[in-house]
Amino acid sequence: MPEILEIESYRELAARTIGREVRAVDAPDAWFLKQGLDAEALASALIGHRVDGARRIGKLLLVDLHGAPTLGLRFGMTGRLVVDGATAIDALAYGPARENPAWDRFRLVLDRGTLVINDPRRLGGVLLDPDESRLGVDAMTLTSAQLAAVLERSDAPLKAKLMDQARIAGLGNLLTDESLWRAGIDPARPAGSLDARETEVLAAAIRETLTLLGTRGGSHTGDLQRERRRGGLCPRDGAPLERRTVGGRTTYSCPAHQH
DNA sequence: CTCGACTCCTGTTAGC
DNA sequence: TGCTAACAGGAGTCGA
Repeated sequence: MPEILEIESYRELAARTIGREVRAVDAPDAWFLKQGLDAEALASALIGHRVDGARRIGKLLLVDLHGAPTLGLRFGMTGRLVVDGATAIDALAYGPARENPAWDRFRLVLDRGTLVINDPRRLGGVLLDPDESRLGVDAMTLTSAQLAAVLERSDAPLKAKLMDQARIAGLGNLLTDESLWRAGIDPARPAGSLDARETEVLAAAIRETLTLLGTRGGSHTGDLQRERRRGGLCPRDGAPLERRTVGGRTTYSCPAHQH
């Protein structure tokens, strides 16, 4: 599913539209428009304005327009960005193999080309002038000091804290499981129970995971991912992986080396 | 404020 | 073979 790595590639794709002017807004799915937005309000806010830039905070893609409110795009679990008919990534874990035009939930018609969100399961959405202050520090620039501040004095499961977008923006279920597996830390540990050394190991594992999986092509390319199924074995030591619900999410971890 | 439970969505897949 | 029910997770809401 789209996590920070996929959204980063969406950002690069969206940057192709810089300098183009919005000519029309096609929002056939009212449910996809969030925070009381409707198609008319969106059209009147955006039409006639040029794209100034494409930014990203965590899993939120921001399209800045000249003289207009910033457009916020969220992709949920199965959303893809399509610019001028091209996608940024070929495969999405848990997503359908092929695209169906019926799943186009939002479309910007530009003076040259189009920007489209295709989302089968409709868990993404479109925002106008989103509150960027609600998102925590971006996972790509997370330092161990920032991680320590997020985790300290919390009894919540470590995994829940790592996935809390208000504290750390960008990590989803797959990247979190992969990072914890690499760090050798149990996802269910109380967040505040990590000592300084473990916090540094985890911060390094998150950095390493983002860098490595970024070059491999996405959040679904982790070593743990291949065994992320019932009966899967730990790629590191061959132990049967444990499957649990932690922080409300299906979680795979290795009881032999994650403590 | 913190935390967990619940809810939304629908294509895919496991199982009868 | 054909059907049903469970499953997947990002994000918002609500109540203790």
